[in-house]
Amino acid sequence: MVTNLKHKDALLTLQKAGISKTSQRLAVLNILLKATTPLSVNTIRQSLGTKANIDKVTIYRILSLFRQRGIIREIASVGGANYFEMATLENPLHPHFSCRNCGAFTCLAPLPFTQAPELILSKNDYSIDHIEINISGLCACCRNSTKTQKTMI
Amino acid sequence: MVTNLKHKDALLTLQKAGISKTSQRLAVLNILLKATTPLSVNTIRQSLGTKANIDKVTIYRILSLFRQRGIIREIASVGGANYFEMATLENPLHPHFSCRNCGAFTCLAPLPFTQAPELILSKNDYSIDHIEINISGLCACCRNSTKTQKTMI
DNA sequence: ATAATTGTTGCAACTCGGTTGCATTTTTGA
DNA sequence: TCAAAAATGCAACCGAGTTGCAACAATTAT
Ligand SMILES: [Mn+2]
Ligand SMILES: [Mn+2]
Ligand SMILES: [Zn+2]
Ligand SMILES: [Zn+2]
Repeated sequence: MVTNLKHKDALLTLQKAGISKTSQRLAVLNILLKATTPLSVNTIRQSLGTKANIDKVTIYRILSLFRQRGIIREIASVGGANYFEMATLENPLHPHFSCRNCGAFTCLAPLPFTQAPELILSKNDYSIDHIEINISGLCACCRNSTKTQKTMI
Repeated sequence: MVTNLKHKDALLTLQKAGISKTSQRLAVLNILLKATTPLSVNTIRQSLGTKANIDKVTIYRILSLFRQRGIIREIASVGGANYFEMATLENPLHPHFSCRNCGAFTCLAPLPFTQAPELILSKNDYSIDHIEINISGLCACCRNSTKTQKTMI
């Protein structure tokens, strides 16, 4: 869903977030920028290929940093692996569809909640067996103890 | 959110699903029946305690069977562990809140989509940093190949 | 009643996603 | 250019979940 993005966007993203630019971070960011679906770490590693042989620990650390700075979103899956996608203004928060059979993740159009029922019913090319709505953040009892980490919806 | 449930409900649930009753399945089911939040496998194991020492593999197999038969729902989390809750008529599909700090899962009230924005804004005892809406099922290409497994929303 | 079959459990070993500690390399900034 | 700080790579580790197989329990056939 992220379109019309050029190579220079990766550098801009990093320096706007106040993150030092390294070849590894730029490589990972470029893959996320041109992706049209959320990516797992394994997919990112495969996309990097042998040309840029980045250690998996480095990838996890980069993704963790990007998520903390609000550059990317992290999406959970019942399969255990997490998925990542850009969290830009052009790519606002939206539902996802994951196939029970092949595990493929696809992005659904962002929509106001009031339009949700119609969208779900109109998606007759999917067979829906589970709708998951998870809201995460800080609960009341934890809110007072931790005063760090800004909200990044 | 499951209330007014007695010991006999576990047996009824099993025989209604056409599943043979064993002491292990009844023990796991009773824990899920009296739970007020989604439970992880570890929490279930701790609840079972030493009185009914069930192997973790057995618990996973029981939960997998229950999910296939539509007895329980499975909820993904970014932490890696999955959570389980009853999927009864009295406990319809609903959003969940998971705390970024302590990881606690709580059930939110089931609601039509049109009421979602108000609910989220009214929940000022939580600090929301992520709303996740995941729809899972079969994609178009997989729908034709696999004709098994009924829908269990 | 007994034997054969089927289904369920337990144990061990394993896979896979992700993390931690530490030494080495790279980036930054004076 | 050079030192301090940050980032990477490697190895070893951890936790969630799975697989294979033997032991056990419950059904069914003889
Ligand atoms: Mn998406
Ligand atoms: Mn719930
Ligand atoms: Zn598919
Ligand atoms: Zn909390």
